[in-house]
Amino acid sequence: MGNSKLYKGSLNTIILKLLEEQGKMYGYEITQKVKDLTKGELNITEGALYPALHKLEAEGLLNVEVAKVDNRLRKYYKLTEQGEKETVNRLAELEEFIRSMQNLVNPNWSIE
Amino acid sequence: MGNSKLYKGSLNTIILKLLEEQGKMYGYEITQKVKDLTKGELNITEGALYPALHKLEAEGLLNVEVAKVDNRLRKYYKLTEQGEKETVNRLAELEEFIRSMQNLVNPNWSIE
DNA sequence: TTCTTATACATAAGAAAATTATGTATATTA
DNA sequence: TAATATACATAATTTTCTTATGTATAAGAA
Repeated sequence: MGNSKLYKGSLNTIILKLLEEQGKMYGYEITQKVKDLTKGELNITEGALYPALHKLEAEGLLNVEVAKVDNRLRKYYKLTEQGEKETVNRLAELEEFIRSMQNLVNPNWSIE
Repeated sequence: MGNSKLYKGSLNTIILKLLEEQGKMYGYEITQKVKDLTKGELNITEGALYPALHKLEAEGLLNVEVAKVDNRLRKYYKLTEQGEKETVNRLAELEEFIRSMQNLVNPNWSIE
């Protein structure tokens, strides 16, 4: 495969953010959505995604609802109440991180 | 320390970028510079920094020059010729990554 | 009709890159 | 004189990813 490079530490927050705006999503859908939104720049591998979803569920931030569509299994995830709160925090953290990185890498960029 | 994490994968590029603009720096100086530039947001730990410097040196991207100041050791690092070329590539990659992350996290932000 | 690609889940082995803990040593400040 | 700052380093551990592998169904191409 033609690579990608998902920077470590941001996957969980990306998942939470997508679920926040989409309501509910299943794993495969998340990989496609991220690929779309980043024009192929970020490719979430299954080996990273599924364990991440399971962990977020174990932490009580997501819950699952199994569905069968076209005779194929889908596991829809959505934020729990706690998950919604955490999403706010983690998004703020990630945004702050992005700003810091920008400031380091290219102080000329301005953010609106 | 009330630090914040989350710069995984980008440390090497940050080091290269700083050396590109500063000419030469020693390890401790790098940690302080990053802390300054990010207003305490990013704290590079020694356990991350020194192995990273050693690895970049082993890859031929940096070279070292030992100095003694106030009876204390300093190891000044600077980019090799190869290091200068690599810095351009890695910076472009990191900038692309930052744009992607922004697009995911906050599509409203504009970059100039 | 059969092979490939897409959809959809999962886990195990290994690598990469951090954190945390520890160590040495000198200089400065409270 | 004790604590903090400066300056290096490494080992053990953890986190988080990649790569490889596995199961199964559906759709499309050859």
